[in-house]
Amino acid sequence: MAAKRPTVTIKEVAEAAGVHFSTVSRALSPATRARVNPAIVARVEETARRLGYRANTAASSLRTRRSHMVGLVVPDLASLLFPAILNGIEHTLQEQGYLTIVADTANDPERHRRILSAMVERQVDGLILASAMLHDAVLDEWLDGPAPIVLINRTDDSGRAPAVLSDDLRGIGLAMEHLAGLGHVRIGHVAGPQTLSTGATRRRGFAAAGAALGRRALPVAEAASFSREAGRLACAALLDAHPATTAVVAANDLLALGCYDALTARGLACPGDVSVTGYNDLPLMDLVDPPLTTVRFRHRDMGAEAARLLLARMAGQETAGDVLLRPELVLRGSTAPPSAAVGRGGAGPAAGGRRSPPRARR
Amino acid sequence: MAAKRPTVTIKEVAEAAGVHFSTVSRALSPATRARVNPAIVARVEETARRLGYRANTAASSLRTRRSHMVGLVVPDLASLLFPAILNGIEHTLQEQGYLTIVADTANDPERHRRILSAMVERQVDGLILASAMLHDAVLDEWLDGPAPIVLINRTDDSGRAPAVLSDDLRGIGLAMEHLAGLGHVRIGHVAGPQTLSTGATRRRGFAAAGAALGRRALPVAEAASFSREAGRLACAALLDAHPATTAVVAANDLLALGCYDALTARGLACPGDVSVTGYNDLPLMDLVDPPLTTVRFRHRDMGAEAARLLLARMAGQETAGDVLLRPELVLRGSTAPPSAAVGRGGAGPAAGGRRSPPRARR
DNA sequence: TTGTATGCGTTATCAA
DNA sequence: TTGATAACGCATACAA
Repeated sequence: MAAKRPTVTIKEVAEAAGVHFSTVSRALSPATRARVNPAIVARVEETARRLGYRANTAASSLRTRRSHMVGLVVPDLASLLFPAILNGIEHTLQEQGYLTIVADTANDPERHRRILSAMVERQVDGLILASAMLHDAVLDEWLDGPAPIVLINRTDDSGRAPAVLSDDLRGIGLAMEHLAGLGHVRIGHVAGPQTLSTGATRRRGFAAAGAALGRRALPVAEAASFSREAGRLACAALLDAHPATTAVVAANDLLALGCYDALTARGLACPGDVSVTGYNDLPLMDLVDPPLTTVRFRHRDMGAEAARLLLARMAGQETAGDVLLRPELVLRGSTAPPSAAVGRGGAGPAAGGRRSPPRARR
Repeated sequence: MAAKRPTVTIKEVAEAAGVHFSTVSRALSPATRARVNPAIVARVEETARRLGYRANTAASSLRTRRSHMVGLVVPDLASLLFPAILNGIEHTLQEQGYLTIVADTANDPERHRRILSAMVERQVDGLILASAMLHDAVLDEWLDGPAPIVLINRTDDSGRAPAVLSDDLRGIGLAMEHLAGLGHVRIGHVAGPQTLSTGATRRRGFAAAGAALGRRALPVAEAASFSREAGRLACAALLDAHPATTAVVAANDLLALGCYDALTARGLACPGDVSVTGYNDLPLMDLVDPPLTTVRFRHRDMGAEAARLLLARMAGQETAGDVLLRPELVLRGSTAPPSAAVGRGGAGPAAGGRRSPPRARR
C-alpha cells in the first residue's frame, strides 16, 4: 500500500502545509504543541499523516541528547528467569515512550564490555544490567558514564548503582524455617557461584538461618554455575560428605533440578528420602516431578520496578537505595517431613537427631 | 574512574592530535582507515583512547542512514519459545555489529502498530517479526516500508516477506506416524488459533496425515489461544464429543499441557488411557509428568537463520523464499500404545477399532 | 503565535 | 594523503 517513500521530513510537511518547518516541529511535539495555533496544529497533523511523515529520532537525538532508548544487558538470555523480567521492563518502558535494546553477554566480560560500549554509542538514555558480578571491573568502568545504571536481580559490591533484588536473606530464611518446621535437622546447602551476589547472599542467608535455628556449620557445597548439571555435581558432593542429609536448600531452581538428578542417581527419593527446595519459581516448576517447593518473587514486578527506578534516575531524581522484593515460599511436593528410616548410606557420627519425629508445623 | 566526561567528539580528538577532524573521522572508520597515513592513524587512535572518545551513532546514523540496529517484535515475551530464538538472533546480529531492539505486542494490534512505528522512527535497518497474523493489516502497512522485514515462527498470507518457519506439515506428520505406528486409530487434534499460520498449518498437517493413513474427518477441537488453559478447554470439548479418543495431537506444548489437565480432570491417565503429543519442545518438557513426546526444531537456529536472512536483505541481496526448518520427533513418556480397555465413558458408535492390539513399532 | 538562524556530531564531496 | 565545507533532520534561542 504505502509506496516506498523516500523519507519525508518536516520541511516537506511544512511546505505542503504552507508554514515554516519550525512551526511543524513545534506542532508535532507534545511539549510545544500548546504554543501554536490549534488550527495550524490540526492542519500540520493532517498533512503529516497524509504524507506519511515519520520523525527521525537520530536527528532529534542528536539535537536533544535523548534517544528514548534504554539498554538491557543479561548474562544469559535463554535462562527462564529473564522472559518475565524483560516483559516487565519492556512494558513499563514502552508506556513512557522508550524502546529497549537487549543484549546477551553469555557471561563473557569482554563481550560485556563491547555491549556496553555499543549501547552507549547508540546514546541509550539509561542502562539496566542483570549481568553484574560481585567484583565487576567492566561495570565499574561505566558507573560514572553518561548513562544512569540500575542493577537487577544481582548487585555488585561497590554499591554505587541502585539495584532491584529479591530479599534473598529472607527468602532462604523462609525455606529454612519450612524445613525445620517439618522436622529437618540435617540440612545442606547447594550454593551458587560466590562470585555473584545471589550465590553469596543466599549462602549467607543459609548460614544465618541455620544459626537462628541453633545449627551452626551446616554443610555447604558450592556449584560452579547456576545450572542443572552443576547442581547435580554439587549435590552429589554434598551427599558424599554428609550422607545423613535429609534436606537440601538449593540456591536456585536449576540447581534444585540438578539435585533431583543426583538423588535419582543414588536411588534416593524426593521428598521421601531427601527434601529439596529451590529459588525463583521458574515457569513449569509446578509441573516437574516432584513439583518443586521453592521461593518465589514476582519476576515481572522486578522488571517493572527496575524500569521505574531507571526512569526516575533518567529524570534526574535522586533515588533511595536498593529495592528488595519480598519473597514468598511456594509449598509443593518436593518437601516433606524426614522419614524415620535410618542407616541410609552410613549414617554420620552424630546421627542421633535423625530419629526425632517430625515436629509440628508452627 | 572515568570522570563524568562531557562527551568528547572527533573535533576534540582532532585538536588534541593536531589534525583536522575529517582526518580523525577517516582514521577511525575501518572503511576509510586505509586512506590515511598509518602514523597518523596510530596517533589518532591513541588520543581517542586517551580522551575516552565514543562515537555518536545518532550523528553518523543521520548522515549515513544506517543505525546498525534491528527491531525484533514478539507477541508474548514471556512465552518460553522466545528466549532461545532471541538468543540466536541477538548473537548473530551482535557479531555483525548490530544491536537488537525488542518489543512485545502482547497480541494487541494497536500496540503492534505503535511499536513498528517507534522502531522505524529509530531508524532500525531491519525488522524481524514473530508477531505476524495470517491476515495482518498492521504488517501490511509496513511491508513496503523503509526497513526490510523477515518473519519468524509464523508467516502471513501475503507472502510478501520471507519467513523462517518450522516445517509444520512435516512435523505434525511425524507425530501422526508415530501414533499410528503405536496402533492408535482414534486420534484427535487440539488445534491452535486458525488466525495464526502455525495453528492453521498444523491443522492442515493433521488432516493431511490422517488422510494419508486412510483416516478422513478425524476430530478437531480448536483452542482459543496457544495457552495451557485454552488447551484444557479444547481437549475437554474433544473428549466430550469423541470419548473413544485414544490419542491427541496438540498444536503446541502449552496446549498439550492443557490436555494433561483435561485428562486428569476426568480421571484419565496419560499415556495409559490417552496419548498426547506436543509441538516445540519447550524447555523442561523432559521434566514434566509425564515427559512430553513432542516435535522439536532448533529454536536458536531459527533465530540465527532469520538474522542471516535479514542481514542479506539489508545488504540489498535478493533472498529466496521461506526457509523451513526440519523438525524431529522427540519420543518421551506421553505416548504409548492404546490400552485394550474398552467402555471408557460411553464408547462411541464405532468403537470397534479400539480392541485391536498395539501394532508393532515400525 | 510564527519565522529566522544555528548547531548537534558525523560522513562525504571536493580541492589542495 | 589531508583540509575545508556542506549536509543529514530536527529543536530551540531569539527576533519579529
